[in-house]
Amino acid sequence: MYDRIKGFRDFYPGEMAARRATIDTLEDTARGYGFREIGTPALERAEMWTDKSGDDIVEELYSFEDQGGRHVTLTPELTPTVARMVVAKQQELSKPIKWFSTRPFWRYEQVQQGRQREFYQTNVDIFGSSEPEADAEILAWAADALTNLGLTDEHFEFRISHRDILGGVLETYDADVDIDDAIRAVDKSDKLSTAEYHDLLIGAGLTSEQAVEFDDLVAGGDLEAVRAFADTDRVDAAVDNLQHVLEAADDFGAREYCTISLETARGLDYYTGVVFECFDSAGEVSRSIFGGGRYDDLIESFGGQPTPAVGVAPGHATLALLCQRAGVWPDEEVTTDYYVLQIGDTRTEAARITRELRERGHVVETDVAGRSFGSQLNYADSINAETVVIAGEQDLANDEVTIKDMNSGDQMQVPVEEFPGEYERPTFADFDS
RNA sequence: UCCGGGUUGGGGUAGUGGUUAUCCUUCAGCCUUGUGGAGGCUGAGACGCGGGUUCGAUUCUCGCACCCGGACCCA
Repeated sequence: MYDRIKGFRDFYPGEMAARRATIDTLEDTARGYGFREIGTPALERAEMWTDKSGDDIVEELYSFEDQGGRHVTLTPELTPTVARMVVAKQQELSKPIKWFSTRPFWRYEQVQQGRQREFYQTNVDIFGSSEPEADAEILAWAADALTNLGLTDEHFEFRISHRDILGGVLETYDADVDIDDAIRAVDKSDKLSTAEYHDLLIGAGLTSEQAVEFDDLVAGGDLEAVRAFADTDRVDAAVDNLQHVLEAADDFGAREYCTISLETARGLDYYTGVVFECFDSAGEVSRSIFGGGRYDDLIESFGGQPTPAVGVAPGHATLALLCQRAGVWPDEEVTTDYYVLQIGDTRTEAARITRELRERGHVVETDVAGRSFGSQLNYADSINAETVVIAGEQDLANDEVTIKDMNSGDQMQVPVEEFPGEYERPTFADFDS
């Protein structure tokens, strides 16, 4: 026996059926918005991460030197890859660029609830529009995807903010404030006591009075109060932008899921404007389910022309947790439309029926193991067959087959030429007259 | 990297410093080449790995691995 690699998961057919249904919902929703599916490599040059984040990040990458001496890594996220793709064909791609993809990513980090070393995300991005409608469309897709999964506003909320609001307010203080440190403190404030939070703010350069004042202002979430307090063009523009995004989201049907939450900072890296995180309303999934936002500078930093961008990337592990706790996770079972049961030398006729049912697009199994009647029925039960078609020697001797409804156990004999005959999806009920 | 709790057939469990490790379930076959979700019979299948203590370790002990939760981190 070989062990599974820590942090990597197997998905058996039942679990995979539920995942597949979930992925299909996310992707079908994206297709409805005109997002186009892209495919991307599992390996990229490690420099795509080390150049920006420093060599320390190698500790969290699955990186190695390939046979050609290239320093490569299994991709820990999609964004640099799509940025590379956009830059490579910048001139020929019509704007706005709207792409999605579902794929695994890999990070060498500590495994815990909702976090594996191999994890799956559906990335949805728009490049080439700085308009609030683009931000709002991302929010609308996310809201539609979650509601199409069966979730409601009782289950999730989007906490939305704008990067320039925190930064803009902080820069109005005269003190030598380390804005990155202060934003980091805000991002953590949920998990800290008030005193610890204030200590971090003071550590970032605020005075004790300023820390209290800043905390009150941010926690209040009153955009006009923030605007008045800062009274700078930068904060003015950020507040305007956030309000415009929310107005567009209202028209797009996503506003009801959004809560203004200035504590949402979403890390520090490439976000530049609106940022948001999806949270479990019941608070049972403590970490954020997923997040997204605007990253207008990234494409330029990859050597392209300045190109605004906004996107979101739900991770499937935390999404599954949310769905399970909300009671909307699909059944982890395989389903089967028909099992064609053979007894004796009935393969020819059984195969004919099987093929005709499959041509109609159904899921159909028949015996490939030479098993007994009882064993076949037992198997049909185990694969959740809806209907069993018994092609037995005795039935065929009378030019009949037996149709059995596995739910009720009812069965009856029907002429073999009528099965499947003209029926698109014949079941016991069609003959039970 | 750190903290806490775990690890006995595929799943769930009982138990013990000593001869054949308990029960339920599962799986396979048979009773049954004509009936699954009911029964009977037969079979398969486990003490996570390594070291130490001991005449003897699944049991005690140490280390490691893995699992679950959490901290840090979260591109």
